[in-house]
Amino acid sequence: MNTLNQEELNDQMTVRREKLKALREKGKDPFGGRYERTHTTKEMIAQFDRYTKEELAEKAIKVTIAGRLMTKRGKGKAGFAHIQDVTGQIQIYVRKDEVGEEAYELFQQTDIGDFVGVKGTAFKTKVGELSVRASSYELLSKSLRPLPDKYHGLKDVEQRYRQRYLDLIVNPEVKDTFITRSKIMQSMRRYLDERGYLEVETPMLHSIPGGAAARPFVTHHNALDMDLYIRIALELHLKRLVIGGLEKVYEVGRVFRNEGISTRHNPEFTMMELYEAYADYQDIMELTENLIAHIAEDVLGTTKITYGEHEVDLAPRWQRLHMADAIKEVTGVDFWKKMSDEEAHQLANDHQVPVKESMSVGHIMNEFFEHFVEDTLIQPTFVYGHPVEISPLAKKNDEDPRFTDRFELFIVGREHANAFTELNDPIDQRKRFEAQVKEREQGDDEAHMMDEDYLEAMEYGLPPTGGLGIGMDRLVMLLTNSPSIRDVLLFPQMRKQSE
RNA sequence: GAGCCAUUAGCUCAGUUGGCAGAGCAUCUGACUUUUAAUCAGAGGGUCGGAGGUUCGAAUCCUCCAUGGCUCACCA
Repeated sequence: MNTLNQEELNDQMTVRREKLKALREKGKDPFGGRYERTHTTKEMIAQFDRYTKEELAEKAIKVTIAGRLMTKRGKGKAGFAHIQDVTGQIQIYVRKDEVGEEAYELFQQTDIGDFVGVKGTAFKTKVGELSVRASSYELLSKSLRPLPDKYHGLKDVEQRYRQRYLDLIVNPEVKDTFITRSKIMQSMRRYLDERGYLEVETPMLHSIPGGAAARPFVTHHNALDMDLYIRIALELHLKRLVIGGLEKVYEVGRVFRNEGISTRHNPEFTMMELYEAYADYQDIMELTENLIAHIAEDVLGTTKITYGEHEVDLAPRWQRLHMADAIKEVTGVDFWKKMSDEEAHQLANDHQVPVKESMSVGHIMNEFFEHFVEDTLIQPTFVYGHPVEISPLAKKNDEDPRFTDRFELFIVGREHANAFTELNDPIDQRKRFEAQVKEREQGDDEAHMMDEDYLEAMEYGLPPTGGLGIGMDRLVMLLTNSPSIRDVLLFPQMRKQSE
């Protein structure tokens, strides 16, 4: 479907506009005002479905409901229809002899997709479906375009993304996914709030993009006449807040990376980053597994989930695996051994791991990990001990300074979180930035820039701190069994439509 | 960025070897006072994603373009 903005009206659109005109000529407003409901459809079912047909007939319970008309089965002097609200659907039964001539004609004129309000009595049909027998029927808002097929829903993937509202109207499982997404966010916030973490908001416009290795979007501030970057991470501002004495902070927010789009990547996505003074990456591991297990239990009622072909148990305690051990286990290659860059390049060559000329041992080790190990980590696994070269903001390990006190969380072969004991030595931090700048000069435009402002903040003293970042979209994918990130983003990034 | 696949009525989809553009739902007209993808009878609705080309003839074959999907690359 390429021509969504058709100027020409098809037959159905014409008919609906004519009906609209006819209503106006009769002095009826086709786009009404507020309407007070007594029940949502779900509340009706929760409260009345337990009664028998006879009990309901006796009780004669009055209800007022509203929603979008989704199906209609007309009869000469009576008809049935289903009305949908955010909680579900309920059937209505409209009889000419009970709503009157005028309202019945309105019912007959109502199109699928129109919003209607119905007052009436709860009852059960012959086959026992809870329904509303209408005593009054009114139009609340006219729909001028036909909805997608009531039975097949909307399948066209492009249209589902571009016109998500249609997807939400006709594909109930899509609505469920986004409701679950909201519950996940809510559950996470509640968990953190209850444990004394302070939710904060930091700028999205940065003069130096930092906190991750990614290409940023660039924009321009006119009044200040300066280029600004849209944030690629939350990290450096949150650590400034820890320097400022806010000991436990977190932020949930959109970050933007000017990279490719795939089933696991969208240019804008949602991160939760958290920092806690006096904690280290081991504490953060415990926090992470408890948090995610709690969310699963809270939202899904279980920690045992299905994702695609995988059965995954999110119950703690999760496996901890040093990156060097993980690589050794899968490939036999031992990065614990001291080796030169040349030796590492030889290993990469021997194992057909594509690497860049400029890479050092740490980079190559990481390539081995991504190439051979990542996909194999199905059950939740903390992989720790990342090489210092690829971890410019993480503290070095006390025993072995080639590695950092950092971990990434892998589930179903996919990175879900990244965390470390924060580097709090400003002298070391400067050296790390300098190394990053060198990589940048060698053509890596994702390497960090020198950030003097952050270094200055660090020089005032960053307490020992543990930090965490969780990709919320991927977590939602995991917990809703969604194969593509687009399934958990209401409006995924799309190309501009052709004319 | 590369490869493969897709694009036909408002929606879901058929369309044979290149030979009149099809169905179901939806819409319209009529019948029908407990239907459940209501049913029955009839009707209307198409730039076959776009532009070229081959051919007596193209939804169908070829080229280019657009959009989307998947895979790969990129994403430390």
